Amino acid sequence: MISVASPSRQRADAARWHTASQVLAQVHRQPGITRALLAQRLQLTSGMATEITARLRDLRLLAEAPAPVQGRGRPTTVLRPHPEGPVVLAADLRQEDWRCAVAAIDGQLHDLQVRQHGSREPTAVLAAVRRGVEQGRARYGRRLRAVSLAVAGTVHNHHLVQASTLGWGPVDLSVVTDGGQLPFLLGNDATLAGVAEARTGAATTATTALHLIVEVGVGGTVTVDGRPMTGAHGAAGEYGHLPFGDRTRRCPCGARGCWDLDVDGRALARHLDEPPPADPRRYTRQILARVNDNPRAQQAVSAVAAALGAGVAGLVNLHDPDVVTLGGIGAPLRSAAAASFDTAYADGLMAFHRTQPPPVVDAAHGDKGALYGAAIVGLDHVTSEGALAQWAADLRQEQL
Amino acid sequence: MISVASPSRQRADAARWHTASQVLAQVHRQPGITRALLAQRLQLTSGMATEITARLRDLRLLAEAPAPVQGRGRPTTVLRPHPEGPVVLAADLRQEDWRCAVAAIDGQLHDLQVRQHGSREPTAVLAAVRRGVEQGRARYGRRLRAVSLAVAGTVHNHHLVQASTLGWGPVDLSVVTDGGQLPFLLGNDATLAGVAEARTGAATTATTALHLIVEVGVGGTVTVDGRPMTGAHGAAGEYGHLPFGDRTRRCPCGARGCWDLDVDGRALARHLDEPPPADPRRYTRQILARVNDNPRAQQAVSAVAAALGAGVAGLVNLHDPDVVTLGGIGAPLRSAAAASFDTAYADGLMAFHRTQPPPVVDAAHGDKGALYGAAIVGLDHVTSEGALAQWAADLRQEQL
DNA sequence: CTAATATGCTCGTGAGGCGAGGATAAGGGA
DNA sequence: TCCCTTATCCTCGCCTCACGAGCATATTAG
Repeated sequence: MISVASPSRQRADAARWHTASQVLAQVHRQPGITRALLAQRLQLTSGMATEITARLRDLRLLAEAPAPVQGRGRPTTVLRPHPEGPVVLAADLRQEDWRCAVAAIDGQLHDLQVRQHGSREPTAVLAAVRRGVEQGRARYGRRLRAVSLAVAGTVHNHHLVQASTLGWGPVDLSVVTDGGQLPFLLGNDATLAGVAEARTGAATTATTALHLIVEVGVGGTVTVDGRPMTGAHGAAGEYGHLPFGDRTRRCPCGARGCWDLDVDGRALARHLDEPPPADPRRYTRQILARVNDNPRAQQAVSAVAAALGAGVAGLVNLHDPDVVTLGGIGAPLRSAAAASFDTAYADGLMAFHRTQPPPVVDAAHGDKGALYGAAIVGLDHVTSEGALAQWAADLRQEQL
Repeated sequence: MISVASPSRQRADAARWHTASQVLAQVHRQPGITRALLAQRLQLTSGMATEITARLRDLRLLAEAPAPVQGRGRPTTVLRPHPEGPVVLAADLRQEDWRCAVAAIDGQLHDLQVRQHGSREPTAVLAAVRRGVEQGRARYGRRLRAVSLAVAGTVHNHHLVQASTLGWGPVDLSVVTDGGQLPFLLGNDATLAGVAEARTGAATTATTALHLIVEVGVGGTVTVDGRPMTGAHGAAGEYGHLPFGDRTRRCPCGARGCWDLDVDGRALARHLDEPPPADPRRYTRQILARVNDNPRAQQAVSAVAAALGAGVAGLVNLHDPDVVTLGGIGAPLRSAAAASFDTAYADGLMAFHRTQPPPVVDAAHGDKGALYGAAIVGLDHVTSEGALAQWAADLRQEQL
């Protein structure tokens, strides 16, 4: 008999999974959290904690292990992912390589693989990623509940519309999911790196955080309570295409005066009267390496750091974040010309921000930020109320 | 005996008021909604609808009236604010006047008053507003549950830090609440106008909306599902202080190259080689009035409209909104030089946005947007779960 | 006047959270 | 070694509240 999804039934289901979802979110936020601490956090009575953990254990979502003793009193247990529990596959499609990993509900990455592109053709790259997904599916079977992909390009309505560093135009990336059975989540790499910083990185204490990442151009995101502002079609965060720069310069994106053109390797080359570099990132690192014994390089780096600082200040005026995290070559760029950056930053702030300007700190996740972020978003999906209900239903069916 | 707020009790209370809060939010969103439609929307069974409306009637939160018949079937009722229900006082502190009104939970404004400033001194203005609050308190007594104030200045940590159009520095505005008994909500006027557009204005269908208002400078906000991005300290939305302009110009805010300086009356005066106007808004309207028979005015307006369009394009790149709403003199400014605006807008968009650029529409609420927004925010507070519990407790005490 | 339609109301049922009380597992001190 | 203290876990009866079936009610269409 088919059970019709009546209004009331839906509500009851939602209520049933709500606490479970919250518990798993806590386990994700703080891997190795004890059951007692969890009960405090969520204001559960000990009876409820017993009931919920038992339920989640039966559902193969959590496992318990004795916690290391830390004083008097009955020892508690630590909550860990169940060895047969759900996992997500996270992948990050970058210019120079791609990487994938599997994450259980505590957010730890396993089976991390970094692979060079054989060819940069979309079909070849996507076939390789798809093989990675198929490997994950072979190894984890039904435990694999979602594929979450970070991509170094602009995402619009769940499609990649442009990845200039890869030289790609519009591409349907969902082909990596092996027949479309698995939920597929797609995000911009800078956005996802910002999520990772906000949730497990350098901005965990912030409610509103701004993450900016300089690679070829500038990307980033604002997160509020760990959730990114993705805009109407998921394309928000194109900070590099704010017209902070010279309006006479046209950007490859089609617009004019983009900030992008002032803060990456292309800008450095312009200041040094050199032709635009083929690989702006490597070029930037080369210039940064010789800053100390080359005054012209120092000057160029200072100019770029100042452009970065001034833009960051404008964005602080705009978003009023608790903290700004800098990723990619943004961090070394700032370090190499800290005074220029700081001056431009302070000078661009509205007066009332200057007494306590938001700190600008280096990102904590390095070049794995997007991968961590993809895992986080994937796990958010898997631990959502609806997906938990689905997991439970699948488990029941499997056990018949 | 004092009842200790145990974890369990808190959870039960929260659950009890959750549905009530949702119902009131629907009544607010769509005044005059019928009980039957509401039950559909919230997926309530008719039994639950009966129970909830009865409860809210007893709590003096809702009243029911026969609905106009619209076909077969038993007629339903429309849900209206209870004649003895809670209200909020909304006020808007502007450069040239201040206004206040009272709103019941359907969001309709009553007792709207517009008053000129006698003096612009903070103490005088705030005393006048405070008298308005006292009048509201005298008239509505305990029904008055919150005061929500919009102010044409920068708000930081619930304080006004600067209101350059009023010539004010840091001022504690909470003195208007008559002893601090009433909850006091403070917001930037452009932010609140954006909330009003998103909830009841020209952006009701959008999930992500960008509202920009040009008066003296540019303010605005991004709203997601009707909630504004306020930042860590409530100071977000200072769009005018993004460095879209000439870096050699210093802005009164302390920063350089602010967009502000390119899109208001000061910019028009600069283009016309006239001194900065004392009242940039009136000046702008004067210029706009003579656009048709004055080529130089037309040229200046075109330049300013282009600066506006280019900036809007950058912000669309950044935020990826469904729609952009223009308030203040932004709307007539665009109309007066539509071609310039459109060209600059299209030219500043990233290529993939150009196939379906977000529409730029005039704001629906005119110069009452901030007042409506303040009312909305106040009502959101009053219909929050905690405030409803408080209202019920007060009512019980009153009836003893 | 009757059938059709749409909505409101009553009430028995049941799931699940609540909390008190007791059980359990450690450390600390005499 | 024993017992007390501390901290946590578990059991179980209670009770609230949403659910939904069934019926009542109020209107229109024909």
